[in-house]
Amino acid sequence: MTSLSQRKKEILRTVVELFVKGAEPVGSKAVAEALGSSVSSATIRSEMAELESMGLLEQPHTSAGRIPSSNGYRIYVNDLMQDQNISSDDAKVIDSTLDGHLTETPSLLDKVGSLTSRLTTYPAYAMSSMTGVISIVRFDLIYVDSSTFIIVVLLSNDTVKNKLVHLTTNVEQTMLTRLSAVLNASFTGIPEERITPALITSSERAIGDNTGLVAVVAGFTIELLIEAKTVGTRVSGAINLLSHPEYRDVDKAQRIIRYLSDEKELARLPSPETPGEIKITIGPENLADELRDSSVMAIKYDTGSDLQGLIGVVGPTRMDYSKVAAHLSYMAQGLSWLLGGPGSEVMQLKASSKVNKTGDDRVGEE
Amino acid sequence: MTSLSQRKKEILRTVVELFVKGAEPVGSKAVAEALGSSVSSATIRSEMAELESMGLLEQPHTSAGRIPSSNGYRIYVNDLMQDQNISSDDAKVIDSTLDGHLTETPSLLDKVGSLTSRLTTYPAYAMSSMTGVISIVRFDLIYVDSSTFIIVVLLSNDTVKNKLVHLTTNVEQTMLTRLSAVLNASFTGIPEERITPALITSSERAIGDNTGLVAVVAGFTIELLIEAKTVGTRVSGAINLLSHPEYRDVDKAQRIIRYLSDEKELARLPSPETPGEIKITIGPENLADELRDSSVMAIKYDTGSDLQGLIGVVGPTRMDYSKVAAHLSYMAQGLSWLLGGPGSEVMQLKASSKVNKTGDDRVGEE
DNA sequence: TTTAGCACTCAGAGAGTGAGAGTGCTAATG
DNA sequence: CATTAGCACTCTCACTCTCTGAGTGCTAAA
Repeated sequence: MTSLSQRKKEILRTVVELFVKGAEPVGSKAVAEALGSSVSSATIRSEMAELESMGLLEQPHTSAGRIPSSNGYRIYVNDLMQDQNISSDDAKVIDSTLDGHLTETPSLLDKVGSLTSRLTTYPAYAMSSMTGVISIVRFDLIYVDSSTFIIVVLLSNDTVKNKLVHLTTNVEQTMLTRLSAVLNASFTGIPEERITPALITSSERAIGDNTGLVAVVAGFTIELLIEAKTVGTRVSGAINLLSHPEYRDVDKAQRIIRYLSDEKELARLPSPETPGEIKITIGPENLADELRDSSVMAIKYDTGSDLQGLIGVVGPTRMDYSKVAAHLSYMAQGLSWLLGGPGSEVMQLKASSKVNKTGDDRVGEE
Repeated sequence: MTSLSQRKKEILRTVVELFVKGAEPVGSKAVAEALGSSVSSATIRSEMAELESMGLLEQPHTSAGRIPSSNGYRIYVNDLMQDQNISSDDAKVIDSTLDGHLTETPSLLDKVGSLTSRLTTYPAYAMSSMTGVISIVRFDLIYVDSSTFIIVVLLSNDTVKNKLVHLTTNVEQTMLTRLSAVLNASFTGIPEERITPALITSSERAIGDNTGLVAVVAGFTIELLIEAKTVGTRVSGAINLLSHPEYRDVDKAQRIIRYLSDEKELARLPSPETPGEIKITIGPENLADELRDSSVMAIKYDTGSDLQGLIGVVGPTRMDYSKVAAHLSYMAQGLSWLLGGPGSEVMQLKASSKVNKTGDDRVGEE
């Protein structure tokens, strides 16, 4: 790719920015004005004609202005886009939302997604997934009454799961104590796939259980291990698509929204390599047909433990890349801080924030 | 209201049904054909004119056919609508979905909502809320290591909540034992609003704690009580609105979808009195302006414990009331059964189903 | 009471028109 | 040689007008 003259760069940048703002093809006169009339529209015109022949601009029809091609956007995003800070209002909103009651991952994803969507005006998705293998660190069985007990399991990713079990038969405190000793001996430290019927049977023998209690606990355990690994995904503000003129066509909007509500498809969306990095795919760079004339921006954030989160935004290729980038960065930074990514160390107790139902939390007292 | 002749009833019913199907004003000829040509279109014409003067039909414009007025729909729904069974395919889908891994309330609401929406082709909402006051039944503090412990709380609505706490200071097993004794003595059985700073201070004195441990535990407790009471709401398939011609106008669709994403508004939607009953509000019967030309159908289901669930559907007044009613009934029945409503008694253990992360579960062994 | 016939109404599709925006080209200018 | 003003040209969009067809209400006959 031959490099562009400074003036061509400015013109390309101007065209992108005006088009992002106005959603209408940009004419030479508008560009000339935006550039402060240092050159006339005729000059711009010939420059734009060259940019078009280089494949960076295109013309919807002869008598219209120019719009950026996807290559044009690509160059804009790589070289011409200027870093932007989010407004202090938006920062406040993000801060206060993150600072609120983030009691569990699904609801956190929800909030992050819907906030991102609201602030960017594009549909957003948020997902978090396990990296690494989960095993059980310890079991506890809490005796409630003769027909009721609670299973509490601490997992290797520092989350705790529990379940209340009502029996139609009776249990005794001593039985539970014995059972939990056996479980702690044989079920902890091993990955999920090694909790087999054979293991369960042998545990049952070890404890002399013929009531199926071990099976109940084991069944629950397997299920929650699967659940703990499961990727949580939320899509928010899909409806925002409709506000953008490129999706006025209801069918088109519907196709994309349906696409977004398919978790499997979402998981396949491009994802940045490292936390903090923003991955942008523009128009035809997207593999999915549905996104051929849309763009996707995504950022990763680190949550300490073994969880890794992703926030993404889907919009028209005319999306406001620089604004969205600023929002994503700010949001991801806040999340990494909140959830204790690598840089965050032990956190201070802050009234009623950072409490986490099933998750990890660090609390300090002076 | 003067009662209608049998023929007028048939005509009204036909108009509603044809209009529901075709989304276009229904002319006298179409009605005559649908009625098997037992009378001519001219006769139908004069009947329809009378139905119009009675306020049950209306004419969008002079040269168009008739559409039902909201009063017309009301009569249809009250008197003329015939019970319908859902297709066996749909029944299968519902059964298998409900039968799957319903591990927690939010995800259950999610599934129920999106399934309802998919089958009915209208946006659906599902919510569940607490009835009654929640208090704490018991505390357990599980010692993990010198800087880590788990808080486990059993609530009066038979749910269990937990949290993993990392400290920057050390704790000992004995301290936790003492603490849990004090907490069980002073915090259990009382409603949330009585957990005051004074109570916390006095507990701290009782135990000789100056590390803030009690405050941490109390803070968490208050938070989770609030959380446990919180109404969970999910809206699914909002995008389905766009498939119906009355919402081709993007702005209109957007207004309604925004309305639906406001939990507070949803909570205000009409709700049936008793489980199993379906509440229908048609067009202007809705208090909310946004729903003035839409209809809402909702059904309650019972979940045993103190939870009560609601499934609702929003659509055009031209909605297929009878089909939606069938779906809602089937769904609600399945849920009541699954979640152990009044009629379900203790359930049998079924491999890996009905496991419930934070909730209640009944397990039986022979 | 029902029906056939007929004049009437009106929305919506299609064709035609004019205005306006923007272009590319050419010739003049510094 | 780069830049600019001028100009003819192109094409979309909004608007108007016309025509068609569906459906009606009324009237008179069965």
